[in-house]
Amino acid sequence: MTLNGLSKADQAHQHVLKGITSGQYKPGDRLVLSSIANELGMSVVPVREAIRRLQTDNLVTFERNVGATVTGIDPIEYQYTMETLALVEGYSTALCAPLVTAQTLTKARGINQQMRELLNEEFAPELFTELNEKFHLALFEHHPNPHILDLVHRGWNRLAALRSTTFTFVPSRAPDSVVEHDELLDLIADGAEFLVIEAAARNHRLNAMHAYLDHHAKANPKSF
Amino acid sequence: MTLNGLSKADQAHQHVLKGITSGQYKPGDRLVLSSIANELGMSVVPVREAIRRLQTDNLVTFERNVGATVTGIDPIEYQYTMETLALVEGYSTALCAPLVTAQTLTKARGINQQMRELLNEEFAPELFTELNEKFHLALFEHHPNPHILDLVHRGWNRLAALRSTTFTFVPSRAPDSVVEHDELLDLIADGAEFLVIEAAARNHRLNAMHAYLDHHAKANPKSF
DNA sequence: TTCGGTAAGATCGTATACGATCTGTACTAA
DNA sequence: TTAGTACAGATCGTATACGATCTTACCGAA
Repeated sequence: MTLNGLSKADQAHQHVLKGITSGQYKPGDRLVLSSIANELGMSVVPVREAIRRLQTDNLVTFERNVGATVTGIDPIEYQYTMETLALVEGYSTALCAPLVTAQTLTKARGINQQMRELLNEEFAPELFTELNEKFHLALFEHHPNPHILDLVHRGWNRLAALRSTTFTFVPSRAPDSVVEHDELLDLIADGAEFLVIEAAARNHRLNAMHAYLDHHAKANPKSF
Repeated sequence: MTLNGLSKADQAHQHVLKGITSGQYKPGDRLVLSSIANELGMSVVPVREAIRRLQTDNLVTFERNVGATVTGIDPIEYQYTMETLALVEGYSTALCAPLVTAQTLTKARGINQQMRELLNEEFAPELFTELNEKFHLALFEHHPNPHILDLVHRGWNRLAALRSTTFTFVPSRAPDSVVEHDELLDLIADGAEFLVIEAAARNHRLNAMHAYLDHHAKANPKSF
């Protein structure tokens, strides 16, 4: 119970969330309440609650009397998520820019350097994506609006669930991304205007989206 | 059951949501599972699920082993919500602008005219707020990104819950709002640039926020 | 008086049980 | 063969029951 201070419902929520973002549960997989309950050694009631919570975040699709499935990968859904993320990340970056300390700036440059080095080796999309989130999270250190920060995290979770991290499908996008990161840091260091930083950060994400969509359009020319 | 095609959990969700947005349940009110279950003639299980869903939307605050309360009114929370709303409403307005038909534009002008007429009579904040949402919703008719539209609705629900609709506390803001609406419509009709429309719509909301915060600072000079 | 502890009431957290609904399959009739 | 039906299995939806936890009020000791 108080083993870790978490209710069983919370445990179930974390378990399934981790399962989805880690790829253990893949898009389209069914999430059967009783099975998960057995896995975790609890009854279905807390599991049910956890699943419904994930539904609110659009991580699972729930059909009455049928069951839950991990929300499927779908270019349209991907586009919705990326656009939303561009919006909230862009604004967050601009909002946090004046609050970024020199120390944080150094840390961010270090992370981006790690990313740059990754480009030379055998490219590892997973690791690259992880560093990418770390980079942006560092810039959001002193976020003045927790609601918006929460939306950023929800977007990231959703992307992880979709497994269509841009870098997985369009690795050629990675070098551009690193360059844009540096540009972003320069703007912040120079104390650029709010709207300038916002536009840069927003476009940073939108560029990734368009790279993926172009890629997808070429791969599936039939689907209009 | 299939009385209306809704599960009991959904019924409970709608009931409590309506109770909160309508003001029947006021901020700080306790939401006791068993009481609500009795009211609705069902067991606590569906009610519990409904409450947890509302928690995800920050409409209720849930404390372990203690219970749920309607999220309280708090200038900080208000600020968070308004800022988030400014962000998503502003972007939505710009995104939808090219899709707004002449017919919709006329409808929006009609709604704004109703609002203008309200200014002369005994001012009714509730009605004014309702028309205000109708106005903006009309502009979002063909919203290309349902995720973002969803965020707008969540923000509206939250504001309704907080009952600190700006117009209730700062009625003097209402005339400015009507003027800004007209300016917004002109921009849309003229096919103004994306960023111009976005900035106008965003500031429209932010102005309301600042009007309230100024008002509050004057009323409570001690709490900085 | 005041502090600490204990017991009672209220409420939540979860397990279990069972009815409701969906899905797929096998069987029958045309 | 094929369409339709009926049955069985799987899974969800909800009610009920009970243990866990919090809050409060009361009481005794310093």
